[in-house]
Amino acid sequence: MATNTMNKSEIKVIGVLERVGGFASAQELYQLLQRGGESIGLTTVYRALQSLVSDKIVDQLRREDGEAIYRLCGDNHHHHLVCKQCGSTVEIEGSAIERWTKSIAEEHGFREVGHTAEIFGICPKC
Amino acid sequence: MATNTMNKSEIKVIGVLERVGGFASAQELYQLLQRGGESIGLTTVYRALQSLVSDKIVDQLRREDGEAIYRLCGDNHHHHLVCKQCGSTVEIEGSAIERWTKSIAEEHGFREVGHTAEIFGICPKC
DNA sequence: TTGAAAATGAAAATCATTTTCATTTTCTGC
DNA sequence: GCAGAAAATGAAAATGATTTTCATTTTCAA
Ligand SMILES: [Zn+2]
Ligand SMILES: [Zn+2]
Ligand SMILES: [Zn+2]
Ligand SMILES: [Zn+2]
Repeated sequence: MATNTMNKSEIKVIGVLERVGGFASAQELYQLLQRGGESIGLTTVYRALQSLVSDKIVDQLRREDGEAIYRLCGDNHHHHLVCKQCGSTVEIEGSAIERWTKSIAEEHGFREVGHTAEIFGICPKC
Repeated sequence: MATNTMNKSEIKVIGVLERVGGFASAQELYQLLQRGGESIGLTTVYRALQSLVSDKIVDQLRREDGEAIYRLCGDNHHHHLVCKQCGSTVEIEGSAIERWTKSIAEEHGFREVGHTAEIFGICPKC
């Protein structure tokens, strides 16, 4: 249930995730909190994130390099088109992929479904 | 081009990947090679995998816990539906996503386009 | 044969994440 | 308010995958 209380650290972490408005790693969130003058330890950031993930308030997934990244559930979800040469990025509205995900998952009886999708290539400038 | 030569270690790693027939981590592959009596160091396994990945002979992706896993690139391109609980994996035929990728990329003038897409959730058994 | 280039692997370094543990804060019943 | 229990906190140590260093060995072309 979501009957659990939320402690101070969890509130701070949610706050910074709101400001970020997308994905960020634990280390990044920790830095942002520090810079914002918040007094909070790295360990506590990790613990707050674990707790928020298991309460389904935050989504967790992985960067290419394996680092965990987090975002508030219900942030406006989108994907990216990235240039492998210059790194420039376009945000993609992906309703087609959202439907695809949902239908595949249903077809196989999966629940609590999430997904990742990135497109990469070489941009017109490069 | 794929004109590069392949060294002994890379051949050993390909061999064990063939035997495995699916995904395995670097550490697992190293263990398997050891048990199989092959003399090869962990560092070399990592290096061989890096090289094979960059030559597009091996696919790399991430377990839920962030560990990298590898498998031989099959001729048939597909995606995965993975259970975050038990790790069981379903291979997905993704013509819808292939079209989506292509149309988005064209729309933005990108070339040499690739993509990643994974769906994860909790399987019926779990 | 010989010297340069490539490959190898043990050990050390990195780096995200988790665990430990002693301290501090919050809560509960009186 | 007050004592003691429970929860939260964070510094430091531990963990574990991966990368880097570096000295040694192997390969290969001239
Ligand atoms: Zn570009
Ligand atoms: Zn999506
Ligand atoms: Zn499962
Ligand atoms: Zn595809």
